Amino acid sequence: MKTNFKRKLIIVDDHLLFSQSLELLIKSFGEYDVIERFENGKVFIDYLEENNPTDIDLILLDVNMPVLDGLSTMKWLKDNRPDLKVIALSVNDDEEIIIKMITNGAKGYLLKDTSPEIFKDAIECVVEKGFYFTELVSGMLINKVNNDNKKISLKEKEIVFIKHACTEMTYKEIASEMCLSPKTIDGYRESLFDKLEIKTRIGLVLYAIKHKIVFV
Amino acid sequence: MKTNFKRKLIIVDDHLLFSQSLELLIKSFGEYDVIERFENGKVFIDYLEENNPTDIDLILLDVNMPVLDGLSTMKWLKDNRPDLKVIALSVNDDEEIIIKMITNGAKGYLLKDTSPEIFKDAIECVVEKGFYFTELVSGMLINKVNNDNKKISLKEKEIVFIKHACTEMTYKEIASEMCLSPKTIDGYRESLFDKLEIKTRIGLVLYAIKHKIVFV
DNA sequence: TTCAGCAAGGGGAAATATACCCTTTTTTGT
DNA sequence: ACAAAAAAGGGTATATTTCCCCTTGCTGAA
Repeated sequence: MKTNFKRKLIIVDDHLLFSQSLELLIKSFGEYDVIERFENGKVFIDYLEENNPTDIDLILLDVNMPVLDGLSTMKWLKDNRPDLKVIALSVNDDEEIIIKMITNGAKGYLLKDTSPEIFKDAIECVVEKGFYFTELVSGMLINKVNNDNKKISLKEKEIVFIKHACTEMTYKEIASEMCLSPKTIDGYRESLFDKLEIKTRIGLVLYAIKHKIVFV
Repeated sequence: MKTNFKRKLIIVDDHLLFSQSLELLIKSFGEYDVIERFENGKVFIDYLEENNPTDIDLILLDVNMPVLDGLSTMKWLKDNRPDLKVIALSVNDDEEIIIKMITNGAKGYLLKDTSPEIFKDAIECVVEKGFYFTELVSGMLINKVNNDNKKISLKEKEIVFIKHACTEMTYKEIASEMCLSPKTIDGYRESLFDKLEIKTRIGLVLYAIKHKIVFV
């Protein structure tokens, strides 16, 4: 007669092999039930909107998913269901994305190479105390607040220009493509070189790829 | 009294959460036992060399791992234990790596978003019939043999030059870095532009990143 | 053995493209 | 109405791209 007191979990992950396996692992802990699984943020949000469930104890949210990814899902949750507790799961330790998930309300961020023991701790901790941050994550948070003053923000036109700069077009061609004078383009270029502390178009391309402005 | 006839599997994957969960899933199929789990190719090979096991029915090998990755492990197996059957598991469908895993002896290649049902089929199929290829993989094999004639091969010097070209150095600087005349560098550049069908240094950078000659 | 052929390394020169600096006009927000 | 951006222009110095030619050394076939 103890089954009614199990915590209710939801898994959102496109790797079916993983999510279905993880369900078994979580159930083996004995204290949790996986009540639903979804393969991307879209179908998960659809479910939330249709059913408006109020008895969910924890969401395990994958970061890299097709259709609607973890970050977009997290942003939606922040606006629409801030009551739901989320632990983000991911294979990558990219600082940018970790910070964004946390600032959008994730209560924890675990890498998929975490041991099951720590995983169990994290689930318990978030359900009971409300959050769980590994050293990796807290380190990044500290690093972030220290460097936050020198943040770089790019305007929409600049982004468009950068994308074109990552092709074999000349600046002249880019100018006509964007319906601007080559001199304006030159202005964009110069201000970006300045902002991003680079000296050549090659540097711009490398920056764009590193910061996922363009994809290769 | 049926436990002795279960097939013996080994999982090699650095994502502990995944491998431990997957073990539960596989056991739930009823016909298989996961006799060992390893978190990278190195410790797996160490185990093989020490124990020389002969009763392994199947290896589930992750492609992206630290220390020694799936491809290197596969190459070792091809040379040292070609009797072992391997299904490669990965999140990415990069043609290059799939082809290499297959040509190095993997009997199957599954993406981690495969459904557990197909996964079960694949395991059975490889254990019984010796191989299992999804449409994705066979499509790539066909595509490969068709395009194999127009393969591009780069010389060592060219690779070095490309790596330098993916920095903010000028060609002159690259020349002095490589202890060659700027004119020789210019020759490399021109022949590469020709071979790779590109027209600018930007194109070279994009090519290099796409083909993993440099990393960002 | 000799010689054609080819690849690697280097050269001249001209046409474009990039990068930098500084000024002027146009638009915009308040 | 006015200051701040955004857009555009002038001028100049390098860097890059393109084309065509030269040497040297090696290799394979006659």
